[in-house]
Parts: sequence; C-alpha cells; structure tokens
Amino acid sequence: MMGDENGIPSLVKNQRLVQERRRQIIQGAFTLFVRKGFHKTTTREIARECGLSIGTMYEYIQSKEDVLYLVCDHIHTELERRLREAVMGISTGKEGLTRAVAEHFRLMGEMSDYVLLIYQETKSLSEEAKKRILDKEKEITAIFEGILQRGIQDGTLTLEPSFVKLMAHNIMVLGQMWTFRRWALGGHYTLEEYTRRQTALLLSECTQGDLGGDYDDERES
Amino acid sequence: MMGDENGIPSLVKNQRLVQERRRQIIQGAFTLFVRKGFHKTTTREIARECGLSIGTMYEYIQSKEDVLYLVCDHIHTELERRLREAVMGISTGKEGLTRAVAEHFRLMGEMSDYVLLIYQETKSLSEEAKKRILDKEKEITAIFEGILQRGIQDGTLTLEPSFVKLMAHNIMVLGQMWTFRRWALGGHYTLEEYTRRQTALLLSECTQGDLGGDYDDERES
Amino acid sequence: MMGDENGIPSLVKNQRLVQERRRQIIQGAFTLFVRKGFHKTTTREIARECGLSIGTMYEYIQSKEDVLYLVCDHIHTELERRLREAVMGISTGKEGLTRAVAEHFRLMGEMSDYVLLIYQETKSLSEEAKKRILDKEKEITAIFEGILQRGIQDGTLTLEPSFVKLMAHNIMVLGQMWTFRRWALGGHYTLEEYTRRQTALLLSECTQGDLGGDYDDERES
Amino acid sequence: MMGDENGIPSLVKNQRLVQERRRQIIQGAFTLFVRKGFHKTTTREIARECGLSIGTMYEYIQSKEDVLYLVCDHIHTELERRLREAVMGISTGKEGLTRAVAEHFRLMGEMSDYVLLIYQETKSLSEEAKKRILDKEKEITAIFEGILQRGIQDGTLTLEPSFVKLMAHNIMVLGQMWTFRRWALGGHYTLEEYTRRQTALLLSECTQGDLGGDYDDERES
DNA sequence: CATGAATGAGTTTTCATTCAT
DNA sequence: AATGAATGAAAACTCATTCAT
Repeated sequence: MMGDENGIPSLVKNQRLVQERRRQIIQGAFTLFVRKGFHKTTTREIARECGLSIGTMYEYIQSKEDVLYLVCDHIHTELERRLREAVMGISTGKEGLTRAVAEHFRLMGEMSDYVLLIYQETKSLSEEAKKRILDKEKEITAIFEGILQRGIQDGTLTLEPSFVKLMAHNIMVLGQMWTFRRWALGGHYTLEEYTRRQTALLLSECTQGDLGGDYDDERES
Repeated sequence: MMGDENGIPSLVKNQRLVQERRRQIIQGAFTLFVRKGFHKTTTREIARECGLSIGTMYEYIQSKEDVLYLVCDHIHTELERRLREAVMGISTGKEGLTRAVAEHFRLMGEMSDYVLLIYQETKSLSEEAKKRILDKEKEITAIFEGILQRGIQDGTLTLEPSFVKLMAHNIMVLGQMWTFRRWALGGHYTLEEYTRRQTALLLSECTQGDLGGDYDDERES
Repeated sequence: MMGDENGIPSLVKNQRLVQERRRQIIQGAFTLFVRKGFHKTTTREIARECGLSIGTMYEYIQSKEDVLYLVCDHIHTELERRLREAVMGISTGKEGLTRAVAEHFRLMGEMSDYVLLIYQETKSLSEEAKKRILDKEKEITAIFEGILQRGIQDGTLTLEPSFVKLMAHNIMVLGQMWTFRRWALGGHYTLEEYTRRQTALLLSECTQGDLGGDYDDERES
Repeated sequence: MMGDENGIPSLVKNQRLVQERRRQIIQGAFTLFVRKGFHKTTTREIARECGLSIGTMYEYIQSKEDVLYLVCDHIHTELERRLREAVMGISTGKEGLTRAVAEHFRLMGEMSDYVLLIYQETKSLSEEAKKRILDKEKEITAIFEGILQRGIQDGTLTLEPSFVKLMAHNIMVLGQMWTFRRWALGGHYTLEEYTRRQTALLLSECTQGDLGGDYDDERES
C-alpha cells in the first residue's frame, strides 16, 4: 500500500492525486461533521458532498474513522501554521506573548467550528490516532511555552518555571473557551471585549510588579 | 402518559418505581457512556448493564436519547447539589469564593468522567434537551456569580460588575479544564498544585491591591 | 374455562359481568379500529379506550384477534337485528323487498364505518372466526333471499329461482357499495338519489312486465 | 435521489436496473401479500421471496409501505392496460359496452387476488399514495363512462346523463364483486353464468324499450 | 483509477401476552 | 376480579464496506 502521508494508507499511488482527493474529502467531511456530528454523518453523504463516488472515496481512505482523523489533523495543522506565522519575527518575550495571545484568540474566533469538532469527536478516534492528535495539540501549546520561556529569559515576563506549562495550557483553554461557551458568553461580550479581558487576566499573572503595560488602555476604559 | 419527572414520560405509573428504575438506568448507562461513548453504546448493552430487560427499560424511557438526557441531567443536579452544600453558611464573599473554588476544583477532580461526558455528548441531544442542560450549566455558573457579587458588596472582592459573569465562567472552565486536559496536565501537576495555582490566578484578578492573603491559610489547612 | 358466549372463552365466571365488560371492549375497540385499523391499534390503546386495565381486559379475551372477532360479530348481529325489525309484519313479497332494500340502504348509510371494517379486517381473523363471520353474512343475505322467494310465490315478483341467491347478493353489495365507494360517489350523489336509483335498478330486474309501481316518482324526475 | 418512476425514489441510478428490481419486488411481495396480507408479511420475507438481500431491496424502496404502493399501482396499471386493449376498435356504444363488460368480468375472474388486495390494503397507504391509487381507480371507471356516453350519443344506449357515472361504478363493482364474494357465489354459479346474468342486469338499465337484443339467448336459457 | 450496486450484521423500538401481587 | 410491571421475540430500517465491471 502506498500513499502513506499522515499515516493513512491509500490504494492509489499517484501522490499528487492522493493529496488533491484528500483535500476534497477533508473539506466535504468537515462541513458535514460540523453540521451533524461525526456519527450522524454517513459515508455516502461525505462522498456526495465532496463530489466523489463512494467507491472512489474508499480508494483514498480505509475507514470512516480515517476521514475523522484527516479532518482533525488538518485543523491542527492549519491552527499551528497560522499561529507560527503570527509570532514570527517578534523581539521580546512580552511582546511575543501579547501578539500570540491576540492572534490565538482571533483564530479561535474564526475557527470555532474546528475547535468544537476537536472537542467533541476526538474520542471517536482509535487510540493511536487520538494520540497523534493530542501530540499536535501539545506542539501548539509548546509554541506558547516557548514564548513564555523567552520572556522569562529576557526578563520581560515573571513566572515560576514549573508553571510555564500550566500557563501555556491556560492560554490555549481560555482561547478555546470562547468557542465552547459562546452559548453563554456570546450574548454578553463581544469577541473584542472577551479577548481584552482574558488577555489582561493571563498577563497579570506573568507581569507581577509590572502592572499597566501593554493593556493599560483597557484599564482605563 | 405518567411519570413526568425530568420531563421524560414513562409508561409506568408508580412514581417510586420510576425513580428507582431510572436510577438504575442512569448508573448503568453512565458507566457505558464513559467507557465507549453514547453512540457506540447500544440500548441492549444499557439494559443488560442496569439489570433490566430491554422491554422493561423502554417502559421508563421513550428513546435512547432520553437516557443520555437523564444521565446529563443527573450529573448537573449532582454537581449543583454538592457545590451549594459546600458554600452554605459562608460569611464574607472572599471566603465564599475561596471555598467555592476549592470545592469546585475538588468536585471536578472527582467527577471528571461526568464532565467529559457533558462536553462530548451534549450535542447529541435534541435542541430542547440541550437547552435544558445548558440552562443547568448557567444556574451552576450563577452560584459563582452570586458569590462574586456578594464579595463586591461587602468590599472583600474587587471586580468590575460587567465582568462578574465572565469571571464566573472562568472559574467553571478552569475547574473543568483539569478533566479535559488531564492527558497533558496529569503528568506534570497534582490536582493539589493545579488547584492552588489556578485559584491564585483567579483570585489575583479579584483582589487587586491585596496580593497575597487568603491563600497561605489554605496552604496550612 | 367459562364464559363461552360467542365462542370466545373468558376466565371470568360471572356471565353478566362478562357481557358488560365485552360490551365495553367492543365499543372501545370499534372506535379505534375505525380510526386506525386493526393492526395499527395496540391492545394497550384498546384497554385505555374502554376503561379497563390491560390485565383485566385479558380476563375477558384470549388474544387481540378475539377483540376483532367480537367487534365484527357485534356489527353483524346489529345489522341483522335492524334489518329483521324493518321487514317484520310485511304483507306481499314486493312490498317487503322495497322496504327491506330501503332499510338496508339506510342502514348502510348509517353504519358505513362498520361495513368498511368488515371488508378490510376480516382477513385478519383465524380461519374459524372468518368462517363464523361469513356465515353471519350469509344469514343476512338469506333474509333477502327469503323475501324474494316469498315474492315469487305470491306472484308479486318475477325472477328465475336459480338467480334468487345472486339477486340477494346484489342487494347486499349495492348497499355496501355506498360505503366503500363513497370517495367517488359522495361528491356526485346524495344517499337519497343513490338509494332511489339503485333500488330502481334492482327492482327492474324482479318486476319485468310490471314497469312503474312503487318507484314511478323516480322515473318522472 | 434518482429513480423517481412512480414517484418512489430509489438510491440506484441505473433506470433499467431499477425497473427490473422493482418488477422482482412487486412479484415477490404480491405473492406474499395475497397469502398473508400486508401487515403479516415482513420485509425480510419479501426480500427473500424476490431473491434480493434486505439491504439491496432497500436500495430500491424507502419503506415497506412503498412496496404496497408499487404492488397496488402495478395492479391498476395492468387492469387499465388490459381493459383498454379489449375495447379498442369498437363500433357502436352498445357493442363497446357489451364487450367491455365481458372483458372486465373476465379480468376480474383472472385477477381476483389483485382486487382483493386493493380492497383490503389500500387503507394502509399514506394519504398521498391512497389518493394516487383512488385516482387510478377513477380513471378505469372513466373508461366505462366514456363508453356509456358514446352509446348515448350514437343512440344505442338509453341513460340519463346524470347517472352515467353511477352506472360506470356499478359496472366496476359488479365485476369486483365476483372476487370479494366468491366465498358465497363460487359454489352456486360459474363465472360464465355470473357474467351473463350481471351483464343482463346492467344492460337492462341502459336499453329500456329495447328488451331482447344482444343477450336474448340468456333470457331463454 | 473510477464506479455504484450489493451485502447483512447490527440498531432502535414495539407490543401482545403473562403472572405475581 | 383487578392490576400493571415485566418480558423478549420480532419488526423495520441503516450503513460501512466490498468488489465486479
């Protein structure tokens, strides 16, 4: 079996074709998974949505679960790519953190469907696939860990080293929280207010004795 | 149709029996939902697990979805009951917040399976049932809102009124986070460390100009 | 086993009670069978409709099919009773025929639900029960045969003896036809017009050379 | 959805295949419906009888009710086709009526199982499907209406125009009567005798003042 | 490579009937 | 006699996957 990109084998050898078809599958499946959830979406529907016959689709995957993995993996890859893009060429750790948090929150606002999907359907993956997805999540979190550490080193951030990891996860979760609690928050705060306030909370922990700073505009409002 | 407790009708009239059997169903179903998820658990498995024949089980529910609702509703009721219990007879708002957060985190540690289930399976409920579940979540969050407001009134807490709701949701989410990020946090922090640190983060926001304080007594207890 | 009225055994010995309860069952079941058909009506629904518990109902019947038989039998008994009533104390055969046909049509108009039920659900009975129902139908038909024969004997009707039976069945069917073709006839004819015209058709065959007579008002209109 | 012949959608696209498989389904289902009735026949039995797997069968229908509709529709189509064939190229209205009635009775004799099925199971169809079936029945009845009208116009038949429709329905019903009263008539008359006698009855109404004629042989026998 | 018809195990749900109380 | 909870066989229908063309 060929076509082992992403660890999912395909019967088709032509790698360019595999890539193109999988792109179609991911796009079609994503739309449906968001609308109806993984279990309530049938393989037939996926095939129809992405413009392939059911037979052809199965040339590029081995099971319905593979589709879920492809979708989840694609989401993470996209998130990581966008986040790295946003924090490239940053000088100090503090500035990097501010920017990265802002970008992360913006991304979460844009990609809330994605995040929801990850939260709700990851458990349907096989142990192996689940591990790969969680590893990706760890890698993304590690971006924030890196920024935090840089800030500690360059003296712009104050944080016990042993809690760097926890803060990185906090950043991740407070970002995702906008998507999975929108049913409660949406009516009371705009994404902007939400971002401003949560960023303040996060930074307050990392800039003790240095109150004010980047977000003082917020304090005044 | 009789037996309308929880809004789920039952064919059986004897209310005591309905309550007892539903307790069985909830318990059996919960075990299985945690282990395999809602969709991968069959009604026959639920019946077997809770010691009822399939026919008998259907005397007490109307559809498989009802079982999910019963389970989710029970979880929330339990969470709310325990949380209210923990914050009864509290004097100042600040003390109440500290205790409530500690209890909430302890509960989340104990009931992580429950929380995970709510996060992953709520979407499988009908719109109506989903609304009822989310309303319960709002009610629980409102407990924290109440405590925060009391603290603002008695002067022991500092917080802009418009962000009381957000802080309450933050408390909820940072508590739940322990359950849905245990795969990443479990290896690095104990629940105790996690609780201490997150409580500090939360309180720092509500006790500005009053750094330190309440949390060393907690260390001693 | 006691209570063998109608050939259906009952567990209950008190004959008066059996009769009363069965009356309830017939009435409740009839309503439901007309509305939803035999197969789509459940025994629970029948019990509820007739004000008995399911357990009690089963003290008076042995199976759901028994209920259908009781209903069908009751319909026929009623039809026969009313028809006999209508032709009692009649002098000549011709007059008897005219009256009986008129009464039969009137009855069919009133009891169309009953007739429809017999047509549609008889096949669901056991062979034995079906035979008993068809025998009743034959007995009712025989009333018309008797009238026709009397008419032949007293010279008021003209009909080959070998076709007496066919004419009796024709009378039965043209009466029932109003019920099972009402979807087509109802919009075009009133029951009165229908009766007048069909009676004319039937009588014309039995009164050759004696045109006119009882129905000449119809010829003129 | 493809394959919308008859208004019943099919998942299979190849129209020739749909037609062939539905032919199989109709044939198999018809046999079973006649033997056991619609409700007592299971979908698995139908599938087995027509040589398809249950899954395959459901590629060509959407529900069990669809099978009933297909069967009923096929019966009517067949009846109509045969009847039209029989009355093609007829000269006078009277001759047409005689031939059409004869053919109709012959058909009813042949297809009595079909007719019985229509009488007993139409009520199990959805309102929409029922309407389509009754419309077909009206169309067939309209064939006789047309013949009667032609006869009135060319002077070979005598009948009040307002009762043309009723007579057409009478013809339909007296034909069908042979099938649903065979349990009573079968022992006493041959189909030939039955046909001769009923035709006489029907024609006597339409040929007043013209006694004798086509059926005088029957008067003598 | 592409297609889509075929498959049948597996799913939820119903309901006539029984029987302990 | 009356009750109604318990039962489980059986029903309709679905859908991931395969494989011949």
